Amino acid sequence: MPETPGPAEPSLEEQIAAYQREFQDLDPQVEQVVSALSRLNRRMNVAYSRHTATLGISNAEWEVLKALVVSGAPYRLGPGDLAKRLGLTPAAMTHRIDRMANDGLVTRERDEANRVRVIVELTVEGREKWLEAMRMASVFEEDLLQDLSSEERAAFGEMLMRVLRRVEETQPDAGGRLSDLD
Amino acid sequence: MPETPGPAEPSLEEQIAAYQREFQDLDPQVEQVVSALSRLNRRMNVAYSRHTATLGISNAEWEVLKALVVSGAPYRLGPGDLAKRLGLTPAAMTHRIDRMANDGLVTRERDEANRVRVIVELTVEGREKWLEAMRMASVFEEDLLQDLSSEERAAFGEMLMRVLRRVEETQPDAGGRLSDLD
DNA sequence: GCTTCGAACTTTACTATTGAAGTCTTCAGA
DNA sequence: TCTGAAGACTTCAATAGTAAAGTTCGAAGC
Repeated sequence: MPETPGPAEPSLEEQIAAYQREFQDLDPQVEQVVSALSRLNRRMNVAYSRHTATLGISNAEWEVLKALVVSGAPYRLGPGDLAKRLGLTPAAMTHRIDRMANDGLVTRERDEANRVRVIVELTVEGREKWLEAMRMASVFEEDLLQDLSSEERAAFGEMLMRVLRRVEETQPDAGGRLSDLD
Repeated sequence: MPETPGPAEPSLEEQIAAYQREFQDLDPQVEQVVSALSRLNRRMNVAYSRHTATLGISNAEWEVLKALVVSGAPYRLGPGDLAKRLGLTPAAMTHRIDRMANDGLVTRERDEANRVRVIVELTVEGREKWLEAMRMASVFEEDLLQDLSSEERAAFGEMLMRVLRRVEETQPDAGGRLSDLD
């Protein structure tokens, strides 16, 4: 039997202990919260990727579908708006829309009222993909919080919102690139 | 004055309301938790990027520094181990190490005891970069949780750990790619 | 009514990551 | 010892992202 199959990812406890060893004035409580947040998010994204992969789309495409659905009927947004919402450059958005239009998830057409603008619209197929992804996600998310009572979920959500508010107040943001959509 | 400066990112409340409108059997409480988690993580990564940028490194490079520091003295790991820990392919790791060795953050040498292996070792400069990044991060993180009392932080961390444990139990993971390190 | 400015998107060049194929080393069996 | 298989990285071709330059259209002055 293999003693250690190779140094895999250290546990959160090990990781925090290592940071404390290397950096004295670290608040272990703060670090535990932050590290758990980050690792949890990573695990969740891996799970979402599995979901979307079974539908033949990528997480990146799912994000675009989500943004369009959230915008509400008639599910239309310009590439620039989409880019802002997803935290991408306009150039990246252009390419992503290329691919998605190619796959029939959205249509792209010029806005005849103002021909500088472009309108990206969700197709029926795109909406159905979103719905299937959403179904899988909601089952997964419900399972995720299974060990928290309803009261705990409420307290958890409330604290998350408080921290989120704090970061949005203190970080002007300036249209941040990076990372995944909610 | 501009009525709306352009549809920016919708607030979490708006977003959740939109999901409920489009997808009836969605638990708003669950969705609030999940969306807040995801958005918070995004904001945090934007902030970390600002920190690392001022040090002249990227978040990607910082992740490698963190993994090496967490491994403890003498701060050595193989490219394969690093790739596992960061959730990257070995190929990506090869390139990342190229760049970092070029920048003097790590050294790369063949393991003379087993010449198939390669040893990546943190340099003094790399360790200092890590330390500076860590200082900035710890200030930011302390500020992030400012609105939570010590009791709340403990409860928050405990719930995060419970959810994390849940996802790690139910998702076999199989060495997930994707996303950022803790 | 030109002309210039700015906005919205696209194009281009470059960088980072992936998956698959390739290389080199070690180890176990014939 | 030779040979074959497996492991650890690297190389290669293709994909997706960024930053900056380029296009095109609309609007505001002169």
